[in-house]
Amino acid sequence: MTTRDSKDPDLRRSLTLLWEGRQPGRRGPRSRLSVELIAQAAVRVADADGLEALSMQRIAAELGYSTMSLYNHVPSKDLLLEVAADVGAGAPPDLDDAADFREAVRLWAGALWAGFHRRPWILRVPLDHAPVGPNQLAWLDRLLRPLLAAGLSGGEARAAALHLTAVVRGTAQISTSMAGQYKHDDGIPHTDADLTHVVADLIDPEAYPALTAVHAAEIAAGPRKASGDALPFELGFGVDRFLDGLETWAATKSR
Amino acid sequence: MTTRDSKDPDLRRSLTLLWEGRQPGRRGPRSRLSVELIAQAAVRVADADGLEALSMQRIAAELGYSTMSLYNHVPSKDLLLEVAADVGAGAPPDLDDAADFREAVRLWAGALWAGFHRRPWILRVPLDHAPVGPNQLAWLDRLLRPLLAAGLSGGEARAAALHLTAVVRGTAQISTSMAGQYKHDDGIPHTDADLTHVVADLIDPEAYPALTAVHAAEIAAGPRKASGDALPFELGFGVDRFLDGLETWAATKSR
DNA sequence: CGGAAACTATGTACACCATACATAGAAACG
DNA sequence: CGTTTCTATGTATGGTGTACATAGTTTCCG
Repeated sequence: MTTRDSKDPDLRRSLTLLWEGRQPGRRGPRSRLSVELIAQAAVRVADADGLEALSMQRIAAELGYSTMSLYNHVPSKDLLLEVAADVGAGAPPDLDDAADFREAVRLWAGALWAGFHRRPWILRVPLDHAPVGPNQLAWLDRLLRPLLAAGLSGGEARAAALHLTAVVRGTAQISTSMAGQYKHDDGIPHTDADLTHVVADLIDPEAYPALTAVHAAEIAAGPRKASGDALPFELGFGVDRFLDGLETWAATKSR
Repeated sequence: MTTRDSKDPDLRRSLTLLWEGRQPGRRGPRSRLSVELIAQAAVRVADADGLEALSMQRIAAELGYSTMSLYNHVPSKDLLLEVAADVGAGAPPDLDDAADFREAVRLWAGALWAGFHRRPWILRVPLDHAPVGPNQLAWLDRLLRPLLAAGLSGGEARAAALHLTAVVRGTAQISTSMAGQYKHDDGIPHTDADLTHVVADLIDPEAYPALTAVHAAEIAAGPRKASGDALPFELGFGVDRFLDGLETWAATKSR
């Protein structure tokens, strides 16, 4: 018990803000504002104009309150961002209809990918610690179920879930196909193919031999055909190889 | 040619800033400042006090110049951040001594992981497009070599490289073991185990069954022993499974 | 029922930020 | 030598997060 009281105060504040509903038996005037309302307004602003437009004043204006009112419910902008990211993540998909664990994981990854596509600003919210919000944990829980069912141990499932989360997150961040989304209006969205050409012109083949070869092959092959799949090739190939590896691992373990 | 001139101007500016040395035959007084000097100063500041301390005024002070002098060499802070991130990444490791492609990839991942460990602020630099800096491309090139040697096609190698980059990047971002690094001074660094306990107390076992089970198993197992490996378990397990998958893929392809 | 306490929303103020713009001076060209 | 051109600087503007003091309202306690 004593150990639990010595926790990082920042984390504590995050947790209470993310989880704790305010108990209603308080003294002063009932607050018309709330963390939820503020977070929802923040999501609305970020959806509309991106994360760099998300200022306290903008949120307050959105709600019709003064800027400083927000600070009665939210200790800082950083914490608010954390809450907004959790709210913006929404509920995870239901994977119970998936035929096997592979399909479940692919569905999950596709949903997360789509979510980052719809709200690219979530990728810009700085992470200060592992996710502890209700929705973020729900996403994690939904992913852990098929992994555990596939025969992984607790630690392995956790590592695999971290791996998959990181892959989707990182790929979404890096992927140029999303660049047009989180670039406000001062830039034309550029595609992967554009970048390939530009870079190919730039680099020295002797210093970057592998990169040159890959680019040459890519240019020769022409633009990649869009698949009807939920996962684009750049993400799907890696996820599939990873699932292959997990499967053989689980198989050799159970044998 | 005409197509290449219609590129995103933002990307162009990034590229010239990242690659182009200034040609010296100009009219006015020789500039004592340069993009390189500024970027190096930015790296120094970020190393010392984190990304949120990195202001133009701070960099100028570091160099002993006025704030606005920087804008003679750098069009905006965003672009400067991009250059600083590339400079901060440094040169990739040499993988020629690796016994096989697995070891090469693991070495690469370990080096990148260590790099993010040493300069956690790089993870906070917003990504506006796929990496095009000299160092970032060098890292990519170094990774592509063993992947191509393992028998992957150009597109597959590219996807695999993206996967691995995303994994290391994302895991480094999420991993709580790094939290103490990029939290300045208002928070005690918290460990993974701490978080597990806190979260375990918080969540409803019925709403989060898999998560509850995993946490219970983890608490029962006690703290994870540190391995002498370059990769921590949370990252290494996933990378190994992925490499397994790549290997079988390459094997079935060549057969 | 009436004071007192507690809480909300607000207004003001401050330090800091990126950067647009004008200016002064120095170097190199014609 | 004069003109052009570029560097470094100073000033100024509109923005930011948030500390702090204040006014007003609601609930509790005596």
